[in-house]
Amino acid sequence: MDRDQVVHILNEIGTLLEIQGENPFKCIAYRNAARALEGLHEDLAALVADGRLQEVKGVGSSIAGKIATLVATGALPYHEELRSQVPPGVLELMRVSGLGPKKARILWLDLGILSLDALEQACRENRLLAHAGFGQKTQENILQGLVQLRSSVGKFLYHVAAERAEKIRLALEANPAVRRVSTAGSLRRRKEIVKDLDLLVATADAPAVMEQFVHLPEVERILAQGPTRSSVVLPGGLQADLRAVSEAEFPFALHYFTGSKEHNTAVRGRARRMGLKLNEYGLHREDGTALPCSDEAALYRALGLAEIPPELREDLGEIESAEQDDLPRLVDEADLRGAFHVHTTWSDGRNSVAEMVAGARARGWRYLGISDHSKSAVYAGGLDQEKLARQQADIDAVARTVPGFRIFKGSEVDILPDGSLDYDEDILSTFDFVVASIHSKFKMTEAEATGRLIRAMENPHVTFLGHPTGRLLLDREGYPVNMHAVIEAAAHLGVAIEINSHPLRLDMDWRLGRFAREKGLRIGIFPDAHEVGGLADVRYGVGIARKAWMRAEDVVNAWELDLVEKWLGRRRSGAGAARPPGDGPPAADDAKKKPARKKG
DNA sequence: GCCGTTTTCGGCCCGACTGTTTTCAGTCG
Repeated sequence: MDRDQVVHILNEIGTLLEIQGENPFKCIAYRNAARALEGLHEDLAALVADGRLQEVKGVGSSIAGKIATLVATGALPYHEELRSQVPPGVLELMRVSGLGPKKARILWLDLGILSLDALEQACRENRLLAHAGFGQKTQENILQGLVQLRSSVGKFLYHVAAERAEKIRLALEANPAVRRVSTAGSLRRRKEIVKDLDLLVATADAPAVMEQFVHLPEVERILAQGPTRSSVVLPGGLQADLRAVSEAEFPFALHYFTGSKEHNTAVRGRARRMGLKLNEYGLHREDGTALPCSDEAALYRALGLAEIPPELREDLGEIESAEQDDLPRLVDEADLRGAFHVHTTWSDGRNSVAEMVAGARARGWRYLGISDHSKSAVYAGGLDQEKLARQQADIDAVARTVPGFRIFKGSEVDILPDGSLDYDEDILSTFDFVVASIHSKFKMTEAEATGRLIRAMENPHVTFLGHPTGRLLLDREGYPVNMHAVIEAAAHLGVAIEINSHPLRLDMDWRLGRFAREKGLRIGIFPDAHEVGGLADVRYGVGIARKAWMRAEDVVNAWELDLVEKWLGRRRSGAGAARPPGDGPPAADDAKKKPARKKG
C-alpha cells in the first residue's frame, strides 16, 4: 500500500471516529498524522522498514503501528472494524455542505437516512424538523447543498482531466499505427472544468487503435467501440472519447472537435461567405474540390485568418482579431521569471523557505515572493509580530546563500470584514509586497464584497489582490463580487490582480480577461504554493491567463527582476498606476472589439 | 492519540458564523 492510500485511510479513521462521537482530539490526531505523511519527503516504505515512523511529528506509537500494518499487509483490522460500525452512506451524507459528523449521525440513527436520495426525500417531507438541532433553515440549506453537490457530478477539474488525458495520449502515441494524436475539446481549450476527454488520432488502421484504446489499463468500462469512434469510462466516471481519422482529415477534425461550438459556427459561417464549405472532414469549394490543409494554421490561412490558439476559441472576438492579424502573443510558462504568493512552514506550508527557494531556482526562476498568512488566519498558522520577525530573519539568512536570486519578503494579509488589513502600518511597511485576500466572513452582499476588496486595494501597501472571488471550483461559489468594478479600481490604483493557479481556484476567472486588458490591468500568475511541488501549478494559471488574452507584458511575474523591483517600488511610493518602462498604454485596440462575456 | 523550554498529565489552533436555542452546538476555514 502506498502513501496516498495510507493517508486516505488515516483521514477516514478520523472521520469515522468523529461520527462515533470519539474524543475530538483523537480524531484530529489521525488527521494530523495523515497530513504529516502527505508532507513527507522520504519513502514511506523505507521509513517503516527502518522503524523510524515515530520520528515523524504527529505519528506516535499507536498510529505508527497502524501505518506499519497498512504498509505491510494492505489492510488494517481497526479500520475495517470502524467501517463495519458506520454504514458508508453516512460518509456520503457528510459530503453535503453544512452536514458534519454530528448531524450525519442523527440522520443515520434517528431517521435511518443512508443516501443522498433518502436525505432529499426526508427534507421534502419535513421529517427533519422533529429532531434536535434541525430547523426549517437547516432543511433548506441541506436541499441547497444537495443541488450544489449534484451539479458537480459529471464535471471534472482541468488538472485531473489533463493528467488522465496525457497518459492516454502517450499510450496512443506509442502505437506504431498512430501517425498523429492530440487531445481536443474543452481540455485543449484549457477550460477550468471539463465534462469529458476528447482525443483524436490520425491512423490508417483505426480498428487496431480502437482496440488498443478500449483495453488501456485505466479503462473501467467500454460504452461504445466502432471503427471511427469509441467511448470509455475511466475511474471516477470520467468519459473519454477517441475518434480516428485519416492523416489528410486530421487538421479539420482537430479543429472541429476542439470547438468551441460557438467558434466553429462562426468559422463555418465565414467559410460559407467565402464560397467554401467546412466540416470535420475537410474544406471544399462549391464545386466539391478539396482545399487540402496540412495543419490548423493552414486551415485558418485558407480562410484569411491568423492561426487562433485553442485557448481563445470561444467566439469572444478572436475571429475578428485573427482577421486583422492582431491576435495577442499569449503568455507562455517559459515567460515566467519568478512568482509571488508562496507559503512556507512558517504558516501552513509544508516546506521551508530554503526549500521553496531551491524549488524556484530549479525552475529557472530569478525571484520568489514569500507570503505566509497574517495573524487573523489562525487556522492557517498566521504570523504574529514576533513570529513574523523570525520569519523575515530566516528569509534574510536564506537570501545570503543564494546570491543573484531575489527573495521578496511579503505576506498574504487577510482583508478584514470592513476592508482594512490584518496588520498595521508599522508591520506592512516591512514588506516588499502584499497579497491581500479574503479568508473569512464570506457571506456578503455584492456591494459589501466589492467595497471590501476596493477598500483593501486603496491601502498603498497592497500590491496584489489574491483570489478575488474566493471560489473553489466544483465545491464553493465565490462571494458575489462586481469584478468589473474591482478590475477598474485595481487598474486605477496600480494593484495587480492574481490569477491564483491552484487548480481548485483558477481565480480570477478568464472570462474577465478582455475587460481587464482593456482597462490596462496587470495580473500575476501566482502558485499559492504550500509545498515545493505546488510551484508547478503555475502551468494551470498560465492556461487561464492565455484564455484571458494575456500577454507576457501584462503579467508582473513574467517581467525581469529589475522591472518588478521598480514596479513594486513605485506602488509603495504612492505613484499610483505604475507601468514598466517601455510598456505603452494598454493595448485597447485589440481588446475592445467585443466586450468580455460576464461570468456564468 | 500526540506531545513536552508548561514534560508523563492535561492541553491540543481557534474565532466566526449559523441556526438553533434561551446560552449553545455544529460546522467551517
